[in-house]
Formats: sequence, structure tokens, C-alpha cells
Amino acid sequence: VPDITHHFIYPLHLTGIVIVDHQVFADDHVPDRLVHRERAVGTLSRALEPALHDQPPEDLLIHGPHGVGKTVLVRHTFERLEAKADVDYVYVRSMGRSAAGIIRAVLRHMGANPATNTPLEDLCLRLRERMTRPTVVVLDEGDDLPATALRRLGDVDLVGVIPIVHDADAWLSATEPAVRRRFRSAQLGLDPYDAEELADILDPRAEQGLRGSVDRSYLEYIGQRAEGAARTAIQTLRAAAHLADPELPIERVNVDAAYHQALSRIRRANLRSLPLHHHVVYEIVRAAGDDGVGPGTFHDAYDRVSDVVYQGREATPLSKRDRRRKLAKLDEYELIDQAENRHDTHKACDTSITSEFVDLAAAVDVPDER
DNA sequence: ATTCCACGGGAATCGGTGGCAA
DNA sequence: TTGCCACCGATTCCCGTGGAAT
Repeated sequence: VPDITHHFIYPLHLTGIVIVDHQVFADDHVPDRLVHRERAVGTLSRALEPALHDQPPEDLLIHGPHGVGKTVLVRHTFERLEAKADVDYVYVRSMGRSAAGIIRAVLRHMGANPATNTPLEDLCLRLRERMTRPTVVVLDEGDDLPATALRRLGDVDLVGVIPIVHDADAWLSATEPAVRRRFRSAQLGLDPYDAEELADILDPRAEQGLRGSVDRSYLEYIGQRAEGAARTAIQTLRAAAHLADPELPIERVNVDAAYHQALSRIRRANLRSLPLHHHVVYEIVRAAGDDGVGPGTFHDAYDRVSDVVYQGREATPLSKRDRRRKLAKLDEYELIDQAENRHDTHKACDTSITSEFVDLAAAVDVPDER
């Protein structure tokens, strides 16, 4: 949440705030120019090109590691296309959604509001009815998309599908052959940036978003620390700006400290977005500290605290199977490292991140070790 | 080689909720 | 309005798989 209040309450020069434009650091900020992504913009534009002539856009599988700008690439390219042609663009965060959930999200974008229990078949019918112009459906976070969703969207004329995933090979081999054929030769991979490129990406943001200028070499340090991910680099710069003040110019802010603050902020937001069960599971893992907790011990601990933790809440404790699903989710969100096998341990990535909803210390006196 | 047990895919089940007919 | 049904999403149940210990 942007901290704007200080601007109005205190004279700027008396505060530690050097950020003058929060928007350029927001995750959904789309810059006018995508630095070092010219070729990717070209490839994507060519896939969308048929839409300019009222033809369905081509399917394209976009892949690459965290934070290399997959989503921004799509938004940026589409905004330009939209200015030129009568094309629709639907962006769906598909993580965890069923086939019906995805189709429903597309329909909602088109102005329909189908009930959650409308049959998938009906949803698809309505989708066809409403599809009157070329439409690009972007399925972000599409690593485990239900094949049904892809098949159904593929059946609709005028629709081009753009799944965004991390690992293209894994994705293709996990899906059904028909889908594989569609995307095998329609891929766009984004590589991590190097430190120089990241500095180029940070530079205009520092210019626009911060009071005063920032040394190029400092931006490069951040670039090195961010390991190829633009999102991490941008959030690190932002954290550094927060840590700076009139006494401590931004270049003197420790990059490591800023980096960790940025990571921790991202993880905190991730945890907050999850429902109660995940918080309980997370807190049990976190309570084990840096040594972690083996799967067996984890389940014992869960059983021991569950009565108290769930007391007075409508939710009830989970089966072992579902605890494993929650652990997998937490791993996905980079909140824990899940045990690889039964002799390994689950570990919290950052034990300083705590749940706002669940407090185990208040729930149990002393967890006795067995 | 055998045993132990967590893992994780998939089927079955449950609870909630629109839509619809009486 | 009421009662029923179909459907979804969440969860549990079931079970084959496989890594590590013995």
C-alpha cells in the first residue's frame, strides 16, 4: 500500500521518503518502453497480428522464470495492439482455477455474470454466443492449467490462447497430445536479464520515481543481487529508497538489506492472501525454526495444536492428505521449502514472517518433543 | 530384499447455492 | 415460496509409487 499520507502531513525535506512516484514501483506498472525485450515484443506482435484483419490471433506459449517480465510483456504489447484494432484482451490469473472457473472468468470479462454452479457446457455455449470479435485470452500462472480449459477455449473461433508458464518442457509433457501439438512450435521463451540490463530497467524508474538521482553503479549492484529477475530488482530499489533518508543517501543503503526487505514484503503479501488452513500449516513449520520439521513430527504437531487453534472457528482440522496439499501450496508461494522425502524436513524460508491470523504460542503452552 | 511411510494423482463425497418447477 | 436437482469447489478417501533405512 503506497504510503502517501506523509506527503501531506510533513514537508518532504523533513521525511525519509525519497519516493515521489509510487506507481513506477508497482507490480502492475507497465512502462512505455520495454527495455531489452524488443525481440519478444516482435514475436508476440506477429502472433497477434491476424487480429488486425479480423482473424483469430495465434496461440502462443510464453515461458520463463520468475520476474522476467512475462506478464508485463503481454500487457505492454496488447495495449499497443488495442489502440490499432478492434481486439479484445482477457487476462486471467489461472492458478488454482478449474476449467469452469477459467471460462467463467472470461465470461465475466465480457460482461456476463454466470453463477458458480453453471455447467461447464453452458458456459462454453455462452462464450461462443458472445464471441463477436478477435479475442486474446491470456492465462497467467498457467503452470497447471486443466487441459479441458485449453481444449474448450481452442474450440471457440476468434480466440487465441496465450498461456504463461515457468517451464515450457514440463508443461508440454504434462498436458495432452492435442494441446502439445498446438503449442510445440508456438513458444516464446524469456531469459533472465543480466546485471547491466537490469540496471537499464531500473534507471528510468529511479529517474521518474525517486527524488534525486541514483548512481548507475548502485543500480548495477542491485541488478547483480536480483539474479535476473526484474521484479526483484525493482522491489529492491524501492526498499532501498524506503531505507534511505536525508542522512543516509540511497547509495549508502546496504543492497543486501534492501533485497531482504523486498523479499520479505513479497512473502508477507503472499501469506496474507492465503486462507486460514495455510496459516496454521505455515505457523507449525515456522515454529520449528531453521532446523525444520520432518513430515512425521509435523503431523504430530498439527494434531497436537489443531484442537485449540481451530476452536471457535468455523473451519475444522485437515486430513493428512490435505495438509500435504497446503504444504505444496506454501512451497509454491516460496514461504516454505517442502521436504523432498520423508527423511527431509519442511523449513520456513524466512522465519521472521509470521501469520497475522494464527498464533501458536497463544494456542499451546509448551509443545513437548517426542 | 524387505519394510516403512510420505507422496501425490484421482475418485468419491460433502456442503453450499443458483435455477426451476410445482 | 418451497423443495428439489445439478453443479461447483473443497476436502477426504484410496491406493500405487518410490526413496531411505534396516
